[in-house]
Amino acid sequence: MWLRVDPRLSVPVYQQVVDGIKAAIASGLLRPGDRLPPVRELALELTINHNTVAKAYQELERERVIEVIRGRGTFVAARPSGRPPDYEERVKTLQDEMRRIWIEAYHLGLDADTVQEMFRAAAPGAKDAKEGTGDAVGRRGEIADEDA
Amino acid sequence: MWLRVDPRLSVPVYQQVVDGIKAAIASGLLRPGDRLPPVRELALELTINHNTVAKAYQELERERVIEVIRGRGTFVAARPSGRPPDYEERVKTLQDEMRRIWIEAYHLGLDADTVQEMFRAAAPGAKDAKEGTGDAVGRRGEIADEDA
DNA sequence: CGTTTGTACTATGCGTAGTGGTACACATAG
DNA sequence: CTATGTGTACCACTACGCATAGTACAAACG
Repeated sequence: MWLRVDPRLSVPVYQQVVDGIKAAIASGLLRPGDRLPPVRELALELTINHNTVAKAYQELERERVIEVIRGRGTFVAARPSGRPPDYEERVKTLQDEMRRIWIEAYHLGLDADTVQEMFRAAAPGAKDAKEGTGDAVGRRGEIADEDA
Repeated sequence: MWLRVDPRLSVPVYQQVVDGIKAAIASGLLRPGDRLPPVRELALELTINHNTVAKAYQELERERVIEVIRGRGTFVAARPSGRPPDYEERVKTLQDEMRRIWIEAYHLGLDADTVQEMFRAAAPGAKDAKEGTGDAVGRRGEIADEDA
């Protein structure tokens, strides 16, 4: 299974589901149009409550990451479709988290270049190549899968 | 005041205090040996409970960021003194957060180069110059002028 | 001694996360 | 039409963390 959750972690289980699915999409494991497991089925596999899965799906739908069709199922949405809701806010949050990382790195005594390198290495592409011209984050390789 | 907290935010107040003080140190606003306000005094200024401030101070002491002397006060510790406790764990957490940022950036439709640039801009040094050889994060020379 | 400081403790309120169970609304297939 | 599969909406309940409030204790210092 491409998803695992751990109730002992401090991050909420439903958030782990959200993050996991987003990661699977960003890495190309899930592609636009792919169908996600039904809430009850996924709940069974993860040994959590179906309400928890539902909460995750609702958050993902709110972020336009998936599309939900009542009675049919949930599907991976067709790409970062335009500007998701709260775009500005989320970018700001991203910047805040970046600053927080730098501060944390400082208190760990990490070298600035090391931090930069760590960040590059954390990218979904996960390669040392530079090549970085203009294509979207993740899935550098077979990026030509716009809609499905 | 170099510290503000907002109880409406989802991040806990005591954590905001921790982060704020760490930021103040990383930016050079607070320097090793500087004395922090007494718990009750800071609690008054921030309009929070003294227990909350105490919790923040305890966390900061656990991370070797400050030093506490009963009856005297709390002081900024003398630099990232060697390896703080949970060093390995915290580095791993840092890497997790970096991956999370990349994933979030992907779903916001951000360009990889843009993300890299955002990250560089979020550094405590906050300049566009490169110069970044080998010195620790933040406080390169004199340049620390970030708010907190 | 008394003051200043951090710490410890108890009690209380509050919000969120998670579970468990049930019921409803919609889509599709027979 | 019914039956099934799907997401959704409730409800009740538990557990935990955050924060407050008040009080008391412990260590340092003059």
